Amino acid sequence: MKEKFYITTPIYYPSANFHIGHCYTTIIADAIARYKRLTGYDVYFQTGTDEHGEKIEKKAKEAGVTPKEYVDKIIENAKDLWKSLNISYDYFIRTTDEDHIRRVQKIFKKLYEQGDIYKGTYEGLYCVPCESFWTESQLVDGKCPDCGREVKLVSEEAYFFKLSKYQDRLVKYYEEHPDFILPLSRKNEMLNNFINPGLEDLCVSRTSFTWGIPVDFDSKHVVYVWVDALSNYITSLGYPEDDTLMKKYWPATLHLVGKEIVRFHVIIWPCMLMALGLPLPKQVFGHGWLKIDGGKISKSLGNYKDPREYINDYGVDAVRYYALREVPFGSDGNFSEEALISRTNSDLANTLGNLVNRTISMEHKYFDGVTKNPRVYEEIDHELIERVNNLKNIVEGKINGLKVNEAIEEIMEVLRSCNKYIDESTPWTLAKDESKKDRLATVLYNLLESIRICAILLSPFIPDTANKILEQLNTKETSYESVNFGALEENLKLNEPKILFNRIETK
RNA sequence: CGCGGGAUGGAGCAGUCUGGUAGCUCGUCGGGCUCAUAACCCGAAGGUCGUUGGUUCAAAUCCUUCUCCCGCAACCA
Repeated sequence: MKEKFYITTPIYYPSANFHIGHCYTTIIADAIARYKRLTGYDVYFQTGTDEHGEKIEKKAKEAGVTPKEYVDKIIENAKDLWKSLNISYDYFIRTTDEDHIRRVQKIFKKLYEQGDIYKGTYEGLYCVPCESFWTESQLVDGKCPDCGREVKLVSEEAYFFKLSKYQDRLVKYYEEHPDFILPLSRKNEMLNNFINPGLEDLCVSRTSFTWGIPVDFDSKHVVYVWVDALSNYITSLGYPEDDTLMKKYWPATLHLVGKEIVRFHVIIWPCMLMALGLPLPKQVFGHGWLKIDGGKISKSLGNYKDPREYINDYGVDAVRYYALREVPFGSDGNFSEEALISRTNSDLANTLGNLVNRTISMEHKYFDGVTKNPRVYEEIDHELIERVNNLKNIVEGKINGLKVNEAIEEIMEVLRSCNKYIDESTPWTLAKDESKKDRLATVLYNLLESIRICAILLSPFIPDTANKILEQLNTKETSYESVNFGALEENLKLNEPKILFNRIETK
């Protein structure tokens, strides 16, 4: 029986086409999902879109289409983007799916009937022109921080979820599961800012707009984002109608989210699950952001290109590699086209691509492309072999700690030491001496085997490139189990070397 | 005093928990090599570790003052 691994991205808000930030989250999730599949897990990887709400309603109106028409177009675009990024999701949920809508209504009703949702009055300071509610502390001189006009106290009938009721149990869960929230600093943020001051009950319905899931027992109201969007992680598994997939995959192993929505995933979502009597997710990872020139990616500033432009110009694996390699665990990282180019050239073209190319070329030049392993070892070989053999465990440890960038860096380190090994073993000199033929064959075998292992370990991150390498090696040993030095076949006829990454020339 | 994170050679980062020769990648310069994609390998230059004061035999690291940057503050990945 394979161990289960249920990983999710957030469901993104499709008010505009997706940018490199959405790609960043999704690429990380994909890399982890692929890695877990490679290492033998039964993976369920879900992404999707959160399509309701006032903003979409407004956007659609501006565009002169229905909200559904508006989001349909963006979802089509998103799915195409995920395809071009090789995102291997198992399920794409849309909150406008019939199944989801029906199930959310059932969840809402269940919570209402058991008393966890109650009807009350929402009071807030409202700026009419901006159509926004503000808290006291957000006001500037008592006026709307956006437009500077007067705000007025309005009240509307609304349903509330008893968040406060679950506060103690939530804190206890944090204490008993120290790895629930990563990185740790985010947990402190949550405790200090929201939980310790005391949780307030949460407004979970709206009457001010209609683009949402209707509350089926009170048609004036639509279900507000919390219950609608967060439930996606279980409605997609059939909850509450069918427990087959729920039994198999729930609780989620990892919710991967951006740091700005950690709060919802570690406070509201667990409390909702407790109310439903369901187990809580094992881990929530709030990753940092990709910044553009040090600032936020901003839809209103429009300071970004369609990610497809980068994919078209530099290749899908260059983009994936950059996203995975550049940003340290939990911190923000910068995105720029120059950095993307520099990273691609130095790591992918020079270190990896050139290594593969020069090694396979030599095998062809000296042995007609046929592998042999006479095992004529020298001191430096053992060092290399040991390094390569240790790599599997090192990478596994890094990925389990969600340190994807470090996992990749470890692999690059080994590739660099392969380049060094070539210089130290000087195959071109060995080739001039017939008596060193077996030594030469051994050196090349060691290199090809190191490359094969690195390619397999890189396959979750840059799948196309890994495949190209394994194809050039013409090996059948591509499984995770084969990641043991010496598994590469002998008398294997390699395919012709092909350039993996062209160096990107900048003007 | 709202909360949290950050400031380390030209760029991006590690090191700080547990004090002891400041490290890595990129860039620059010099050398080597010729299997390879002007690539690869070796070497060098370049840092008073944001600021103030303190603890200590010894501080990037611990305590303290201040400055600046970023994020959060009830749905921006």
